[in-house]
Amino acid sequence: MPELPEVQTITQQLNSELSGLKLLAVKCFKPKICKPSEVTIKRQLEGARLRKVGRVGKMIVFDFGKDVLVIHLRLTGRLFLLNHKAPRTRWERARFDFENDRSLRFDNMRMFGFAKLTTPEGLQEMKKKLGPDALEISLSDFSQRLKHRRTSIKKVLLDQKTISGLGNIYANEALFRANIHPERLVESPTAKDIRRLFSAIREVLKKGIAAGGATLSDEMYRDIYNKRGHYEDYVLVYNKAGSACPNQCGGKVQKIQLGGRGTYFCPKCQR
DNA sequence: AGCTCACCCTGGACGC
DNA sequence: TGCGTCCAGGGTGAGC
Repeated sequence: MPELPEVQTITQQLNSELSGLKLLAVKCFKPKICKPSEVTIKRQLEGARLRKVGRVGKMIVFDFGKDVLVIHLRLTGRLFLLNHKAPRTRWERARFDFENDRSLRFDNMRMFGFAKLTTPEGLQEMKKKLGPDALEISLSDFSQRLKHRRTSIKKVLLDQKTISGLGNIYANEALFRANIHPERLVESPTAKDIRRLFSAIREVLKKGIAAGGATLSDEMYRDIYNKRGHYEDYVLVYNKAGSACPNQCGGKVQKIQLGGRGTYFCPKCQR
C-alpha cells in the first residue's frame, strides 16, 4: 500500500515527466472515483497546463493554477505513465492524456482511491485536516502532539491528523526499531523513547524513499514506470508473523489486530 | 476523546 | 471445476 515513501517517489517522477505540459483529455471509466464528476473534471482541466506535482501527506497534488487535482491511491491505487495508444491497464479506472504523447493511467483495483477536483482554497482545507508531514515535523512538535492523546502509540502514528504520511508498514517498522510495543499508551514512553521513535520514523521513511518504496506483492505498489520498489528487502517485521526476531533475541514476530490493522512486533524486544 | 463497527471494493485463498 | 465464504485494509462516519 502506498505510504509516504511510495507517494514521494511517484510524485517526483510525475513532476519531472509532466509539469509544464497541457492536459488534453480526461476519461473516467468508473464514475465513483472521479469527484465531483467526470464532466466537471473535463470541463475544468481539459486544455489546462500542469504547473507542478507535489505531495501532501499521502495525497498527490496536481497544480493547474486555479484548479487542483488531488489523487489519493489508498490501498491499491497505482499511476502509470504510458503513451496515448497503449491499451488499458488491468484495473484502469481513469486516464489523463497530456501533450507529448504522455498518458497517465489511474489503475485502482479496489477503487478505494479517488481523483478529486478542487481549488487552492479547497486544498488548504484538506491540509488543515492533516497533521504535519512525518518527514518535516520537529522532535518537539512530535512529542507535543503525542502528549495530549490517550490511546495506543501505533493508533496515534497511523492517525493522519496527528502526523501525516505514515501507514501500516512503516509504522510497524519504526516501532520495532525503536523497541516500543505498539499497544503501549502514548503517555507512557519516556522522552528518550520518543526521541528513539522519532529517529526511527525518519530512518524508515528516508530509507523507503531511497529504496523507491516497498513492493510486498505483485499486485501492490509500482512506480509510474511499473518498476517495483526495494524497501521490502529491509522490512524487519511487517508481514513476518512466526519468523525469528531479526534482533536474534530468540523471540518470534507476533501478529495482533490493533484498530483493525495487522500489527507485527517482537514481544521480547518491544516493551 | 476514543472505542468498535460498518462501509467502500475486488480478488486471492481456502474449504467442500 | 466451481461455488461460497472469508480476509485484507486507509479513511470516514455512526453510535455509544
